[in-house]
Amino acid sequence: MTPKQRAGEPTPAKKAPKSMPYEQGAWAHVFAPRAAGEIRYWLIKSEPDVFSYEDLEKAPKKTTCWDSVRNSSARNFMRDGMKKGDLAFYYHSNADPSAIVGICEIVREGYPDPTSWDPSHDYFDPKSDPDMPTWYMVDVKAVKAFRTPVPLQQVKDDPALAEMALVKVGRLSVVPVTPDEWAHVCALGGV
DNA sequence: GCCAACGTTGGC
DNA sequence: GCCAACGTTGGC
Repeated sequence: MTPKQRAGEPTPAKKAPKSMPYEQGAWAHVFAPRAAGEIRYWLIKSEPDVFSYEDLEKAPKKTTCWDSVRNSSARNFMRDGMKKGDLAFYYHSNADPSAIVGICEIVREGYPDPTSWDPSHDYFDPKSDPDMPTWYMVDVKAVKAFRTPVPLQQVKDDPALAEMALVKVGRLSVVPVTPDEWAHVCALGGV
């Protein structure tokens, strides 16, 4: 399934839904067709106590599957937005301080998350069926740690980053990053 | 630990 | 379809 394509602006006659999924509103463009060779940018969050950027660097092939995401907007970004070769910031949430700490690459595109139909798993979802999976994941590989982590406060204080989805939408664990934001944050991080 | 900002659920 | 109750994320 692909996300509904939104041709142009919402019809004025139709009242906008109370809560429009992010992927159909301001960030619909991240699902649009790409120019040849175009790379898109993302940000993924993980609590360092659970799985840190260092853990990713130490993992076999520096790669892991990004499983257990149980939010439909985050799922759609992974399933329908991310393509192999895309890059993502690695963000430590619930950390001291919470910060963007490194870069990883999408090395496998969206595929069903088997933890969702494993009854012994913490994030088991009885409504997810292997024949019609509800939840998807991607594989990510560590590329480069920031020389200087960029704390959330620094992002919030920087006018160039005021529109980052990270600050505009607090609780979403997978969000898009614009090319300008990407370049700016990379410079701050010393990479 | 508190709570704001959501998303989801379920009664009606 | 509405909306109140509840659950989750994650900053502080």
